[in-house]
Amino acid sequence: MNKEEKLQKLVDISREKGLKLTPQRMAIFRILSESDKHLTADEVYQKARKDYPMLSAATVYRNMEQMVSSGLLSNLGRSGAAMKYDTNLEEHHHFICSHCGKVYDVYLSKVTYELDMEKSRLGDAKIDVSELYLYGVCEDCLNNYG
Amino acid sequence: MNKEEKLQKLVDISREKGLKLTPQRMAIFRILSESDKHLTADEVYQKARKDYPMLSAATVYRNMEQMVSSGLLSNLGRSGAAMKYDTNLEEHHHFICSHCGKVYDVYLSKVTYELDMEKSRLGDAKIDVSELYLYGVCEDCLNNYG
DNA sequence: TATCTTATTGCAATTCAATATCAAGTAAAA
DNA sequence: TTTTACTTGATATTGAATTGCAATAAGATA
Ligand SMILES: [Zn+2]
Ligand SMILES: [Zn+2]
Ligand SMILES: [Zn+2]
Ligand SMILES: [Zn+2]
Repeated sequence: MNKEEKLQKLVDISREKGLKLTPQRMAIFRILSESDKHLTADEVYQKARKDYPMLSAATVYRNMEQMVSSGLLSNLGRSGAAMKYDTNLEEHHHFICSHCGKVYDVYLSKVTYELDMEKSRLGDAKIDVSELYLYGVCEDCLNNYG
Repeated sequence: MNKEEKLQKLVDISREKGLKLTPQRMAIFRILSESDKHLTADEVYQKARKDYPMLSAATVYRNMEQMVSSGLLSNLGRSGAAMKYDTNLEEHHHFICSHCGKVYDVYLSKVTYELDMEKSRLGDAKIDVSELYLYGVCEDCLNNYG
């Protein structure tokens, strides 16, 4: 899905939900769809401010959360760090470098596991989704710090 | 590992690392080792305050983080929620109820997956650990809210 | 185009978890 | 008992995110 298609989706969903397409909202989404990284609300805010000096941080936070609810963004949160957002809606998982903290998208297939029902006291819980996080040291850090 | 063994480990590791066994530290650890739930620093603080009215919250935060570094506690953080701690050091994963937010320990074996090296731009990254989170609706919520 | 409705914005104040600072206190070794 | 390094409590501060509200403006309607 390229930038134009993503932007069209923003337009469609906004119409569908009776949301208004403000310049602020479009700037925020454009920044995210033009980046291939996972950005925090503050990073988006800092970038958007260059074009919109009077933009409020609250607007950025509000919009990005709303875009997640609308299915326009996926998000990835870890405690201690700010929530990260991106427009990559493909099913994917994440690799997190323990050294530099950078997050990499990884594409995993055939994720399987066996659940020990005896030890796990889940009863009849309904399991919907599983998220797998890989931790390690990224290539950059391996090269630079051994 | 029962309570006594856990407490002995606290004593051993403290000696080993030149840490002092203060009453506050022992109270904090005792509360955690007597609970079978994942507690937040504030929950531990509230419980400990009943016996130690002049205990400071900072002491609880400090100690619990220190216990993680010392290998006495495991912790589980999700953005937006306070860090949760417990004395369960067995290798385990977590099930999180999307409805009530409660966290359940689950024991998984044979966790496997296939990594798409083409799409995942990890290069020669060294992968150490994988953490699997299961999401769904817990038994309690299923019973109470359909 | 002018008007209306209501989503949205900007701002400031606020929440909440967590951390930093530092003087005073104390566990444990010598 | 003395010494010393680790800890504590109180308070201030940080950082991320949220909230309340009056003012604004997008998009529908006439
Ligand atoms: Zn790295
Ligand atoms: Zn991602
Ligand atoms: Zn539940
Ligand atoms: Zn656990």
